[in-house]
Amino acid sequence: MPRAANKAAPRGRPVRRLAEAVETRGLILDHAEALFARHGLHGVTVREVGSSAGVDPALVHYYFETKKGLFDAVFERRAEVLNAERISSMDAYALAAGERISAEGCIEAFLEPILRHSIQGDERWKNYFRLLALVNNSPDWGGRMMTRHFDPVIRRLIDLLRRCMPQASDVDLYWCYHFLSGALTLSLSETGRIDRLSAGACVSADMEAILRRMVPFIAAGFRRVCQPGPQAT
Amino acid sequence: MPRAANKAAPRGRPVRRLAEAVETRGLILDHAEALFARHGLHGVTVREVGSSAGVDPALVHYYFETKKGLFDAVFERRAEVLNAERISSMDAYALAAGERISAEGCIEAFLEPILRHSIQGDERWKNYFRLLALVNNSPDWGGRMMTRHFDPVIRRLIDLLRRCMPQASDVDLYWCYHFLSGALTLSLSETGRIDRLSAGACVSADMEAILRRMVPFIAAGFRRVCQPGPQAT
DNA sequence: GTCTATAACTGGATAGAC
DNA sequence: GTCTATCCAGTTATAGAC
Repeated sequence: MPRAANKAAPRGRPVRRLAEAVETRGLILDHAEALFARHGLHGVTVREVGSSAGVDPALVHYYFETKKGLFDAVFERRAEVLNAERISSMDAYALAAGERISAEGCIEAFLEPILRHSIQGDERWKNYFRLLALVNNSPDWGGRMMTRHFDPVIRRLIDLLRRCMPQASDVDLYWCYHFLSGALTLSLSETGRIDRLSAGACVSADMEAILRRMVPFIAAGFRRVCQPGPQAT
Repeated sequence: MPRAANKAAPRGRPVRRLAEAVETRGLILDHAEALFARHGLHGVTVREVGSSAGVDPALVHYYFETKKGLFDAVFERRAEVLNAERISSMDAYALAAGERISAEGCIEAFLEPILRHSIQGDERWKNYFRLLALVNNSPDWGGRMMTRHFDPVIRRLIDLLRRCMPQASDVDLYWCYHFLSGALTLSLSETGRIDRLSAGACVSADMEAILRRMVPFIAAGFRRVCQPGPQAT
C-alpha cells in the first residue's frame, strides 16, 4: 500500500525528486478536480485524468490508490483552506461589528471568502465549487460528505446569526441556512441556465452580481422567518 | 430502430399484449428513475436497471435504444405533468387573487404542486425530484436540460411576480428566481445533511415544514432585492 | 415482446521492469 | 517515481431464437 507522501523525504534522496512528486500529485489533483466537477465521480475515468494531466494513468493509482481515493483527496484539499478562510472572515467581522452585528454582515462574511475566489477568476477554485454543488445535491453520499467537512463552520455562522436574532428558534435558523446553502451551491455550479432563461440579462459567472443580491436576499429571508415580526402574511 | 410505442396497437394484436408492454415500459422507467436519482446517469448500469425492475436488460434497449435515451425518457415523463400542474396552479391563483396578488401567493402557487407530491409521500415523484436536483446542479448538460423542459413555466412565474413588483428590473427578478431554484432543488434532493447539521431539529423529508418557511423566506428575499424600498445598507 | 448469447469494448487495478 | 504490459470484471449494445 503506497501511502501518498506520508513520510516527507524518503531518507537521503535529493530534494528535486520530492518537489517533482509534489508537483505531479498536484497536477493530477487539478485535472481530476476539473473533470469530476463537470462529470461527477462516475463520469470520469482514471485514464481520462491521466491523459488530461499528461501523466501516466498508473501514477494516479500510485498516489491515490483508488479512484474514490482521488476523489476524496480532491474534495478535502480545498475544504480545509476554505474553512479556515471562512472562520477568520467571520471572526474578523464579529470583532469589528461588536454590538452592531447584523444578519447582512454575518452572511456577507460567510459568503465573501468563497465568492472571492470566483471573482478573482481562479479556474481551479471555480472547478472545486462546481464539485461542491454536485456533492451537496447528491442524495446518497453527498450529504455525509458535506457534513463531515463543513458542519463546524456552518455552526459558527448559525451562532453569529443567533446573536442578531436572539428570539429565533433553532429549527428556523437551520432551515434558513438550508435555503442559503441551496442558493449558494446552485450559483457556484454555473450551469449557464440562468443566462438562457434571462435571455442574457444574467451571467452565471458574474459572482459580483450574485453576491450583491444574495446577501440582502438571504438576510431578508432569515429575518422574515426567524423574527416573529408584525407581518401576518 | 424499434421506436418505443410509436404507433399504438400493432394492428389486430390482442390488447393484453399492449397493456403488458406499457406496464413493462413503465416498470423500467420507475426503477431507472429511482436509480438515476441516487447515482446519476453514469452511476447506473443498464443491467442494474433491468435486475431492479425484474426485467431482462435487453428489454431496456428494446424500449429506449440507449442508456441516455432511457435517462431522457425518465426526465421527460414527469416534466410535462409537472409543468401542466404548475401552470394551472398559477393561473388559478392569479384569477382568484385579481388585484390582491402577492409575491407570497405567486410563490406558493408555483411551489405547491411540486411539494404536494412529496407531502403525499409518493416515492416515485420523490425520486424524480431528487433527479431534478442533480440535473439542475450539473454543469455540463444539466443547465440545457432544465432550460429545454422548464423555462416557459418559469417565465410565467416571473410574469406574475412582475405584477406584484412593477418597478422590479428583469435582472433582479431572474437572479432572485435563481436563488429560489437553488433552495428548492436542494430541498428536493433530501440528502439528510440538514438533519445531521441541526442534530435532528430539521427533517429533510418534512416538505410541509419546508413549504411553510420557504414561501415567506423567498418572498421576503424577492421584495428586498426587487423593491427599491427605504432600507439602505 | 421477451430472452439467450455474445460481440466488441472500456473500466479499475496491479505486477514488475526501469 | 514513472512507465509498460496486462489482467479480467463488467460495460453497452445487438443478432437472432422463441
